[in-house]
Amino acid sequence: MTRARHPPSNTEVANALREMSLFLEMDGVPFKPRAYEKAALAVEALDRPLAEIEAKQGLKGVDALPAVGKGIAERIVELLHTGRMRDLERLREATPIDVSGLTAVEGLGPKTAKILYEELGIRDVRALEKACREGRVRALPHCGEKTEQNILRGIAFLAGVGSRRPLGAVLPLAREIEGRLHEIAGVEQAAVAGSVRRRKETIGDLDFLVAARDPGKVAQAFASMPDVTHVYARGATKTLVRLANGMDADLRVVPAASFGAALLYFTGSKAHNVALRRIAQLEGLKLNEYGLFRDARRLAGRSEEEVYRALGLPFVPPELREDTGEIEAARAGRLPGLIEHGELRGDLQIQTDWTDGAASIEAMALAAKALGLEYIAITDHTRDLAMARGCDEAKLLEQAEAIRKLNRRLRGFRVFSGAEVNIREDGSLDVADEALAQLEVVGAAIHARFRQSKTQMTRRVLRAMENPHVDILFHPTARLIGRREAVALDVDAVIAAAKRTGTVLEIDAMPDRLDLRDEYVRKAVSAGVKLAIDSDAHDPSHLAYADEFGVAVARRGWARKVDVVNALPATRCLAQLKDARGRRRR
DNA sequence: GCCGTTTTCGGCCCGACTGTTTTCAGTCG
Repeated sequence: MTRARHPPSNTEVANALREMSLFLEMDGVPFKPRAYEKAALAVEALDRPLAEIEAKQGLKGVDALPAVGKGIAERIVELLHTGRMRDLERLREATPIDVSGLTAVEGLGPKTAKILYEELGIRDVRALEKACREGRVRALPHCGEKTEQNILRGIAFLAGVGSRRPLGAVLPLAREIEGRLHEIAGVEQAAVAGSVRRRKETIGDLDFLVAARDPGKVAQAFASMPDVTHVYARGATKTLVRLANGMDADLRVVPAASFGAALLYFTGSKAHNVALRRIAQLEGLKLNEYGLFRDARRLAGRSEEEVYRALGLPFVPPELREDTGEIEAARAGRLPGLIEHGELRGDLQIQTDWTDGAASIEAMALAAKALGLEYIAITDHTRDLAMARGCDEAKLLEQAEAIRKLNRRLRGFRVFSGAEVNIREDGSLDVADEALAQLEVVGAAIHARFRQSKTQMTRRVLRAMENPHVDILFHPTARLIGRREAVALDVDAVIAAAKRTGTVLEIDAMPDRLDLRDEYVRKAVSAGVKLAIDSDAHDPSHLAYADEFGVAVARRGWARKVDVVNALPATRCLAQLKDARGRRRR
C-alpha cells in the first residue's frame, strides 16, 4: 500500500468504512457493521471533501457529521493523514481476501466469503468462479449445486456490467474535470462529450473536448491532473489517461472552428453520427470531426447548431442521439419539445426519519423549498418492510396529521401526505384501503419476491394498479443498476394498464435505479401515460437527483413537460392524480 | 460504534426468503 499522494476522496473513505463493516460482519460482531455502513453512507452524501472539513475543523468537525462518532472520526482522520487505516489493515491481514469484490456477488455475504477462504483458499472472484466450475463449492456446509449455479449467475451478471459505471457515480467527476479544463490558460471552449453528455445510464469512459490554440499545453495540464494515475498516450491532439477511480478519460483538442463538429462527433452515438454522415453524403458533402465540407471548403463546424442547420436539420438534443428515430423526426419537424431541467415543481417520493430516511419531514420540506420546489409528498415505507420499520395504518394517519400541522406553518410550500406501500406476492397491498383513502399520494412498489415468473409478476403489479387508491407505481421494475436485474415484468402490459387505470408511472431518479428506464419511458409517453419524476430521497442531499438524473432519463425517453405530473403546480398535480382515481372508481 | 423530545447507558437488527437442512445459517432489504 503506497502512501496517498493526495488525501483520500470521500468515496475512498466511504469504501474503507464499508470494508470495515464487511469484515466486522464476517466475524459476527454485533451492531458495529451497521454503524460503519451508516457512516459510509453519510460520508458519500457530503457535498464537500472530508479533507477540507478536517483541515478547517479538525477531528471535531469530522465527529460532528451525522452517523460519525468519536471512533469512526479518529479512523477517518488517520486515513486522511496517513492514507492508511490500521484497524482495517489488521482485518485484511487476518482474512486476506477481496471482501468487497466477493460480496458484490449477489447472494454471497461476508460469512460465506470467510468459509470460502478458510476451506478452499478462495480470495477473489476469479478463484471463486473456478471453484464453482470445478464443483468444489458444493462440498461446503450449507452449499449445494444450486449455490454454485447462483454464484456463477451472479458473477456473470457482474461481468456483464463490466467496467461501466452508473451515470450518478461519474457525472460529478466529469463536471469537475470539465471545470478544470476551462481554467487552463488558452482554452477557449471545453465540454464533456460521449455518453455522459447523452446521459446514458451507465458510462464506460470519459470524453472531453477542448478548443484551444496550443494543444500541447492543454494536454500537459490534463495529464498532470491529480486524479490521473497513468498516461497511456499523449499525442498532438489526443491524450488518453487512466483516472484514480479506474476509468479511462480521453481528451481531444481542436481549433475553435471545428469545436461544434468535434463535439457532435465525440458525443455520438456512433449510429447517430453514421446517419448524419449518410445525409451529408447524399448532398455531396463530407462530415467529419473537423466540420461539414464541400470538397475542401468548410460549410460548418463552429457549433453543433451550425452543422445541423447546414444539413437541413434542427438541433437534436444529445439525449436523443441514438439513431432510434430522432433523425427522421428531425427531418419531419417532429422532434418533441423535451422537458427541461428546472421544470419540476414537486417531488412525489420522499422518505423521512419516520422510516429509513435520514431527516425529518420538515427538514426535507425546507431542503426541497431551497431547491426551488413548491411541494413534496412524504412517502415512507409501510408495514411489510421490517428493515425500515415500516409504518402501519395508525402511524401513517398520525404522520398525515403531523403533515397537516406542518403545512399550517410553511409558507409558499405544500407537503402532501402519502406512503410507499408494498405490493405483496399476490398483488395485494400491505396497508388497508381505508387508510390509503385518507392519504394524498399513494405509491405502490415491489420490495421482495423479485424472482417471480413474468406471468405472476405482471399479474401482481397489474392487480396493485387496479386498486383505486394507488396513484403511482414507484420504481416499476425494481432494478438496481449493476447489482440487481429488473424483475420479469411485461412492461407493455403495465403501460396499457396505466393508461386504462390512470396510474402514473414513476421515473425513480436514484442514480442506481433510474427506473423506469429510458426505453420504457418512451413507450409510456407514446401511449399517453403520465409520468412522475421523483428523487426517492432518503436524505436532503438526494433531492437534487430528480432534476439531475430523473429529468435526464425523461429526456432520453422523449418526455415533454406535459407528460410529467410533477411539472404541474401543486393543486393541479394533485387534481391530476385524483382525476385518475375518479375515472377508475366509475 | 452511534445516538439522545425515553439523553451518557442501553437500545439498535427485524422478518422473509433461500438452500440447505430436520431445525437453521446466511443474505437481503
